[in-house]
Amino acid sequence: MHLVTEQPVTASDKTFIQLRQDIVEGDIQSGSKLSETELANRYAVSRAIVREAINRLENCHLVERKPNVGARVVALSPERLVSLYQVRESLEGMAARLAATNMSDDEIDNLQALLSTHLQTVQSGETYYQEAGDVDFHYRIILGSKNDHLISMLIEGIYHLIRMYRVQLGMAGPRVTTAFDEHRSIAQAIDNRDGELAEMLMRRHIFYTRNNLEQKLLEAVG
Amino acid sequence: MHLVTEQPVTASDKTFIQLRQDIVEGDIQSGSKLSETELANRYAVSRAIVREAINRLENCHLVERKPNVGARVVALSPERLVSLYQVRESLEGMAARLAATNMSDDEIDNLQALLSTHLQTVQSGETYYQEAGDVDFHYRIILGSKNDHLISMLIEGIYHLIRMYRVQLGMAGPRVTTAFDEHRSIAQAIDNRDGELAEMLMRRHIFYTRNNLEQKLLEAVG
DNA sequence: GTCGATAAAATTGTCGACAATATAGCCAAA
DNA sequence: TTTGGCTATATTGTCGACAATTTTATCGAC
Repeated sequence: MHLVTEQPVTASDKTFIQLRQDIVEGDIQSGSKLSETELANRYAVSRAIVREAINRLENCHLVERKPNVGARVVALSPERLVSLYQVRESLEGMAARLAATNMSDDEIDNLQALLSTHLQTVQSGETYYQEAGDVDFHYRIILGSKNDHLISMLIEGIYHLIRMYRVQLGMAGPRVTTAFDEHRSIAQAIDNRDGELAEMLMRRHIFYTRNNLEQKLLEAVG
Repeated sequence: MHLVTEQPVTASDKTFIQLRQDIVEGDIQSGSKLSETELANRYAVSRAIVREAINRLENCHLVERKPNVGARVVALSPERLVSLYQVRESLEGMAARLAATNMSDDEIDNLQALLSTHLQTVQSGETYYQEAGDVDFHYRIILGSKNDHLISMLIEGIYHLIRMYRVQLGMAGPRVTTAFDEHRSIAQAIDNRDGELAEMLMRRHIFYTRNNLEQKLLEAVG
């Protein structure tokens, strides 16, 4: 049981995924310019491939493009973080509410099982949970909403930008344990088919996360 | 005072906008296949331009593309309408709430003025209001939220798909007058800086609209 | 007549070259 | 020294041709 793997079939797919990873993980610095020729050399593909990849990244809000000028990796800023997390709070809150209705019993069992393994990981002090585990939890609830547009907007739309903030600001410290408890409450509300509560808990959870990230960002930037 | 005009600078922009319009207005039938070569001839541009336009349309959820197979215009269905409007209700509800806080006094005055002209148009029995007028009203509130991500997701993301349902199903009948009253209530709540009420009224307004469209869609399809 | 394999046609994916635009550097005039 | 415009350079936008893949058509076996 793991993250959904998007299967790259075309060269453009592979480049898109690679480039996205390099941006999210900070190998390509936030705010830097994306030269089509340079990237074409770097990934050993034609410029057309790179162009298409960049276009797709624009929809994920990971790069910004100006006609006849070029594309830049987005800059992380407190203002953008807030506006992003406002949207996230609304959409994932909705996802949690819908998931409480639309997830199958099996899916909920699997969600609970996932949390059990997370508990062990947290207790063992591993770092796994910080990124992949959290993403996986949210991922499943989003998919559990069974709302295609919602799923698309979150996963293809803003999820990797959210990851970018998390990865580049780091998610360590006491927040990890707290977040795990919040996850468990949310899962329990879904298990009880209590959509309203699930939404409220999810919104609150995301709000806390935002405050945590915002603080780190302010420390980092000044 | 009218809709924000996106300024097309490149040939790709123009083709994108033209193709989008042809899809939204039904000149290219919903569900039909988009042949790159055919469209290249039709719009007198190269295939590369058409490809880029189609890629952009995919992000608006107006076409679906399969690797090595091609792109099709999305099919309108009651299920998709519901999932789309669920998202819309959440996002535009949020927009209304934020707009109540973030719109300037001048912007609110302009919004009220817009409604006055709409009133005249409705009373005179013109059809103007059905499409452009309504879009313009929502448009301004979305922009009034001042949340860049929200604005982008709504306007570049799903707005033209919403328009597609409205245009192709038609928005006539008694709903027009009712909707106008709902618009006025929303504007008043924003004027009073009452974000919670604005959100609630907006959500309800969109919910009504959805029911109206769903009914028409069921009549049309069977 | 149906089914499966094979070959032909059509469509999408990819590439390198050229055109158009923006950027950087240079020179001259104030 | 600074400013303005011009030239040279670099980067993006666009195109047509070729490669890879899918779809359609053809044919033979059962």
